[in-house]
Amino acid sequence: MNAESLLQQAQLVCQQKGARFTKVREQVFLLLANHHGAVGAYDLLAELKELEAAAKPATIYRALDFLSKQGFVHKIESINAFIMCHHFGECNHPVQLLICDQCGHVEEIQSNNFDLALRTMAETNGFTISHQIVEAHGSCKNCTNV
Amino acid sequence: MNAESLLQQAQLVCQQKGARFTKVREQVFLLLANHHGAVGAYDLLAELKELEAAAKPATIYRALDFLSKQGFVHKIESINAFIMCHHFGECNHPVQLLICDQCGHVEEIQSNNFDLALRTMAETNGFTISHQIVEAHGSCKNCTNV
DNA sequence: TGTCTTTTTGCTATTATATAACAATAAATT
DNA sequence: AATTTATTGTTATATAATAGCAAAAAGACA
Repeated sequence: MNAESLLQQAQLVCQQKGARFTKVREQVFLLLANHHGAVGAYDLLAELKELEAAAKPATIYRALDFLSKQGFVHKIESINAFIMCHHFGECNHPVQLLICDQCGHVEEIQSNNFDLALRTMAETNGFTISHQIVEAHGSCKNCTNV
Repeated sequence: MNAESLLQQAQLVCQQKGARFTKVREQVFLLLANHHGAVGAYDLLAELKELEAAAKPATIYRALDFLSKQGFVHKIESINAFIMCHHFGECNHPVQLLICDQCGHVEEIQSNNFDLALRTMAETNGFTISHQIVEAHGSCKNCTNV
């Protein structure tokens, strides 16, 4: 899915929800959409500065915060980076990430079974999950076969 | 399990592996063992400074690095904190953490099934896992019933 | 034991990541 | 138009983690 059509989809979602998809937010969205892998907030800031010289850390973090809340973007906790979600229109299931430590590629998968397994296991412990982080590091298909 | 017996167990493991369980490392180990929940590196540093006034960030991070490598301690990526592992003697399976956002309690569980499920799912995508991070946030038994 | 090598520590500085606080502006509401 | 609410600009600061290099300690070995 290319950046433009992702943007259109996001605009639609925002319209439906009454969320304000402002200029900065769109700019950051597009920067992320044009990245193949994950990006750090400060790398993103450097890119944004080419469009908006006055951008500051808060600018980026606020935009990322908004985009995360809409489900357009995921934060990868184990590497402090952010990545565009390519399925935000379809559903809002928790996500599992496969992070290749060789090439940096991040694959996003969504398994309802897996989600359920974790949720059930938590409930056995009397625990109610509000948000789950599943990040597997290792070697992707390409990098394993090299 | 109390701090002293955990320490003894850790000493044994180090002896067997030929790892050097130095003074600083033991001090940090004990500080962690006496904590009920997770602790940030700088909080830990503040505590360590009461014993070793000259301690610096690197002191703590090196100790934590060592303790993690031995499997004595887990880093919680989503809150940048560290927690003593109470099962390091038994096995070295990947771990799932239940983190209560109300009271800060962290429950460590080890499900082989879960590990296997994730591993299998990854393999379906041609991905080989070397390290996995599973952190569920939510509300623990006590906090849910309040 | 004395020498060499490796590991660990001490220390200073710096890098990286993220948020607080408050005024200014823009948009939505009435 | 006036008021309220959400967003942005700006400065400063908090929080987390590592780099680099010299000194010291421990282990290896003739």
